Amino acid sequence: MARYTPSEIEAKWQEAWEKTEAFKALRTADKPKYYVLEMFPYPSGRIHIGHVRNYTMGDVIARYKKANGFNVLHPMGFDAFGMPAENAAMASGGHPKDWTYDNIDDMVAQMKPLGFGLDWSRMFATCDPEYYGRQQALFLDMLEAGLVYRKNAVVNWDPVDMTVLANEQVIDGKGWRSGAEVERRELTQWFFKISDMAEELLDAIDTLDDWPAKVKLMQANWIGKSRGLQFSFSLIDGPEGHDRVEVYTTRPDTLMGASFVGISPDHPLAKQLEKDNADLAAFNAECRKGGTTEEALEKAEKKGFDTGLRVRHPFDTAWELPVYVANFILMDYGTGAIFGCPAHDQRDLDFARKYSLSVVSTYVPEAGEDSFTPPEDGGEAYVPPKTEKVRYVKGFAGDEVQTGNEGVETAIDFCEASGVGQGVTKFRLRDWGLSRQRYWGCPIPVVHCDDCGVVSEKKENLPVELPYDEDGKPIDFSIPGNPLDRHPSWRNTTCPSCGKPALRETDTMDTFVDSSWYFARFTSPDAETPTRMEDAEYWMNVDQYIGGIEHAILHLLYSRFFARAMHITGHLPAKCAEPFNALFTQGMVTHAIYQTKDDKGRPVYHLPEDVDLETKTVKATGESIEIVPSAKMSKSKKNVVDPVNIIAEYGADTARWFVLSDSPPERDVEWTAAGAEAAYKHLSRVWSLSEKIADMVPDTPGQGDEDLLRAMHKTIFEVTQGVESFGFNAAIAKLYAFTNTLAKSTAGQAVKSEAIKALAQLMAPMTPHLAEDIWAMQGGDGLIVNAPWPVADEQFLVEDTVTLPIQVNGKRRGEIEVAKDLPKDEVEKAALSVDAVQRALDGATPKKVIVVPGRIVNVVV
RNA sequence: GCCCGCGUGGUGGAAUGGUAGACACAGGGGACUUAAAAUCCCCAGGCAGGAAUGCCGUGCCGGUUCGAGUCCGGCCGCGGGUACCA
Repeated sequence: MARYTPSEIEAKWQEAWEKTEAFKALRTADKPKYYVLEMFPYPSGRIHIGHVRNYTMGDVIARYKKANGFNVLHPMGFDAFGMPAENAAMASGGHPKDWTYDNIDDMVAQMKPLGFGLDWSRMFATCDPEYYGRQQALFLDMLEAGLVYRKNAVVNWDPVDMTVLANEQVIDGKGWRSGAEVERRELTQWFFKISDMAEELLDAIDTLDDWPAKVKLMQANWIGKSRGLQFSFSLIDGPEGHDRVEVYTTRPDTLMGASFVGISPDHPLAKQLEKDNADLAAFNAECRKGGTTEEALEKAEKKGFDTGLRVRHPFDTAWELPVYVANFILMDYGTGAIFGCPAHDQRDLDFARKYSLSVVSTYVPEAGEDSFTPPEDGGEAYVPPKTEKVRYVKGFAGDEVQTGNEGVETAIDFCEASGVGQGVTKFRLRDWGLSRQRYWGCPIPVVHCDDCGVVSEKKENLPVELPYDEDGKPIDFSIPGNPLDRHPSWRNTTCPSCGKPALRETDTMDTFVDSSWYFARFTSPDAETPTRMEDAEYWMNVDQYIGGIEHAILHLLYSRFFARAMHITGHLPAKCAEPFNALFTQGMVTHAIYQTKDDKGRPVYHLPEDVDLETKTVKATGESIEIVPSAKMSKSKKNVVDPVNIIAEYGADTARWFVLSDSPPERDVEWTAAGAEAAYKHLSRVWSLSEKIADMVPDTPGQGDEDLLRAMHKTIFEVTQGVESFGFNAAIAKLYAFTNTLAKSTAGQAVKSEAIKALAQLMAPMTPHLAEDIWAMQGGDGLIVNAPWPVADEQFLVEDTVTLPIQVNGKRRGEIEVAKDLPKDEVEKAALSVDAVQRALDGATPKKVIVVPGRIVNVVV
């Protein structure tokens, strides 16, 4: 008997697909199009089992849509700029470019054997000059359209290495290499005006019907529209040029509970005051230490400095409040100044208690709750949801009892009417800083000229290419900082406007720029311009986008912005404003960690192949291991599973089948070697089953043809539904069940052959090589990859009888089988006559009998 | 800190507000075999019981409902994001 040998059949069918160009994306008038895209990978050098899962899901959709008569675009590329390439060059010499392209070659070589239905002819990497040159053209068009500008912004500055650090390079406020305390420093940087589109990006979220609700919610919260009051406190004896402090508040209804004014250490007033106040200067300098992340700022201990200045309350000129500089107030949000109301904000309360400031409640729970302790008396800050009704004890506008939202609105109206301030709508979303002081990124194509200022490079001079060498010598990456800064032959150029000597911009672009339009470039990867309209018109939008939840906010929001910007600059049609029609976010692949402890109690990690799971010991030393289940795969914890080994041992179809089975795609999946083994066994079984059926004498009669057909059509229906709804794991469970049914069936040869062909077709998107082999064995027409998707025959789906569970007071006590359309009162009678139900009733008379047709009967006593 | 998720047997997980544990893995029992591997069949949430069956059970506490894994409120734990990781 022959055996299932993936190594042979997988190579064979991949060759057949390649020969027939089965996955080449073609524009033809006779078919609708379908664009399926997985978030492209960073070329780390090794594919990861998580990639296999991501691309397999996309491939299932792509092959399924092809079978349903679509022209499918399913491309692949690489998000190839970024820090790891420079880090590698720093750590072990070499050049980021060589490192990156070598990694891409390696990853393609690892991906090809998986048999993904990709149009490889469209592949590109974002570090290809053909790609980033067009990105530079796009940048210049955006600059011209007023979507780009320069302003100062803070970066993490390492004072020892004299370089800018990424947030992940700041560990506990210190530089990762130098260990020096990081400072926040201001630089002039390039920005995209994404905040101009805040309202539009927020409103359009409602049109994204096929996006996960959680992603839409996260984006809406990130954009953060708020309604508040902007007004000023007049400053008593302020320094020259400062007679008031402008504040923004989303809680003007708490104005009568104000106890202090806080300003950011970067506020103009704070900067003015520190000139004559060494203590304040020291305090501000201390505040400017540490990283720039929101997390670091929020978690830092809340500290303040009393400036000694005082302001007048806008409603009562006799009421004075102290002005503090506080480290938790951001210059970037609002006006960089706030008033603190300790009674209704825990952070302000902590601050007030620390500096002995007054605490005054402006509202209390509507109905006096016994358990309520006002913050004045040592309780927590009272912060109910804004939708909840509260009783204003120090209100000044609107009803005494109203919701927080009503309180805010009436307070704004009152303040506007009395000339105290204006109602203002603000967004949390900040403009997108794209400048990076690094080498391995897309150069920003502008020139700095002493006479002409900042001048765009001419489009015919694009791409502004990254220099590979420096005066004939390899660029030295061992020195911290941006090599472009110290590269005279590259940096010195002539002004495109006046022709005089000038300097190139040495900042490169954030890699999020690269990934914000690659999906559009895939529609015409060889175009001279960023996109070609007729291709974009045909292939856009992406019908199904698949990627990790970690990109829920930034990548997706930036792409939405770019799609709009590309329309404004004439690179995309208007219909592409929202470029991703449907989004699916898949979970991570996790794996157990095997660890021991060293003599100091620190964990030591071991590779899965180095441990014996039977005895739970390290093979080499015999030490017993501790097993930490389900941890995110990470190289440092040595729990990364390399799919290459799995493919070598079991074949691509097994790897594909396993990553789809068991776990719902949106959830994290635990990789276990036993699971892969089981998947392989099952595929072998299906293959053998096909061989047995192929060996049957044609037209051999049997019993149960109708039952098998019934099961087959039901499976076609359920699997189709599963694939449509990303229920791959559920679809696979149905395929298991149908395989069991088919294996046990005594039906005739003709029906069995029909059934195994249907099974192969249903499995084809998941295990395409095995499916082709079975199809060929059963004499199927052509390649299965070109066969139309099977359709379930309705007449086999209807059932005549139905099993109804019977509950008594919500507890299941028995069941009855009845005709599907039996009237309710008959069902009720049948249900009550069941022995177990009578026993459970124990003589009691039912008060009510609830009959849910086709579902359940509940007898209420 | 803030925003968003997730939590079901020994394990992965299934379940339009309607029989909790489908389908698998690991495990136990059996068949085949000189034997093993492979394959096939059966059992299997926990507790009690020979069984029939009963009670308990979807992280914890409470609520809505005839009925809650599912909806609502409050906790606990884990994960993602937090604007220079990609």
